[in-house]
Amino acid sequence: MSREDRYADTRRLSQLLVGIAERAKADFAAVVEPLGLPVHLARAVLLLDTPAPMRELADRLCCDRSYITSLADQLEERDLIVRVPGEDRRVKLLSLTPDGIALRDRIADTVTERSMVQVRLTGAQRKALLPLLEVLAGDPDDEQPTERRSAQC
Amino acid sequence: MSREDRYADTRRLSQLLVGIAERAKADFAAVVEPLGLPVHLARAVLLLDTPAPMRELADRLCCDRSYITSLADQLEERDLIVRVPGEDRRVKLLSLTPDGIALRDRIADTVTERSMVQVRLTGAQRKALLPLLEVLAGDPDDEQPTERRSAQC
DNA sequence: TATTGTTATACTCTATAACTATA
DNA sequence: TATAGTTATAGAGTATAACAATA
Repeated sequence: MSREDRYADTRRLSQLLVGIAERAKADFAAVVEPLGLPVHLARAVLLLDTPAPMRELADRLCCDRSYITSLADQLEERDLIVRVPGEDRRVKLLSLTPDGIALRDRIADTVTERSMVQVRLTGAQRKALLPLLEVLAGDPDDEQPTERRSAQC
Repeated sequence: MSREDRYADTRRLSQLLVGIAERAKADFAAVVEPLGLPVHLARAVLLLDTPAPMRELADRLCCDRSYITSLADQLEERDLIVRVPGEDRRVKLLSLTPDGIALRDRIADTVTERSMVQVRLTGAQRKALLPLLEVLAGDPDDEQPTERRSAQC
């Protein structure tokens, strides 16, 4: 197989991958919007499986601490979280309220139910896909050490 | 297999998919940034394989016509495109200059060479992945007719 | 001194609305 | 009347810098 042919395959696969991910993002937004929740708030809610310091959320969402402050304000206004003081008194933990937990569960269930992975693929196909995606995602611990990428941002 | 187990599989696959796509986007940005080209300009350049009306570019990039005007201005400033009048005198075609063509080829080659699909997967793995992604992406023409989604925006 | 969260502010990307010229 | 592109303007999302409290 020529270099050009391999390249064409790679391009096709890359396009599919990006298209699928964009579609997944749009589907997520479509689930979450009728609940009156902007996408970035919904993502934060899903991450708060367990109460987490704001700093940690910033790391996981790959954004600035100051932005987390504004997310937290918005989530608090909607009574989805409360700020609870951490042991280290500089730290505040974001903790889901009962309303927040209910909403998180609802979002997680709905997103999963409607996921293309769930809807379009058979069990066998899911099973075949998993190892391929794992190779593609790469073992996060065996990257070529490019000195950047200490955190995934 | 229980519903919960299927859900767990689906979530894992979805996370991998999204993670891979985000990584691909970051890699694209990393290729393009040293060339002094913002990501959205680079995407436009790649789409201009053949001269295209601004309206068509708006459709393909899923954005407003006014935004294309500003992209075109920036590309013209960098001597990567020219606006050429269309047959219908309302229309302007965006056409790559020789510099633009050279840059487009360079971007396309570099992105492909460094693509995770190219680097991490064997030929056999790429071959196995293709049909799965095609199912997942879905035949664009056999969606459940949700009346929206006439164009993919 | 370094770190957590906050505030005020500014920037980037993108859309909306009103406009011109053509059809 | 409807469409292509343009202009001016506004909004959403996010970052930067300076700051207070705590370590």
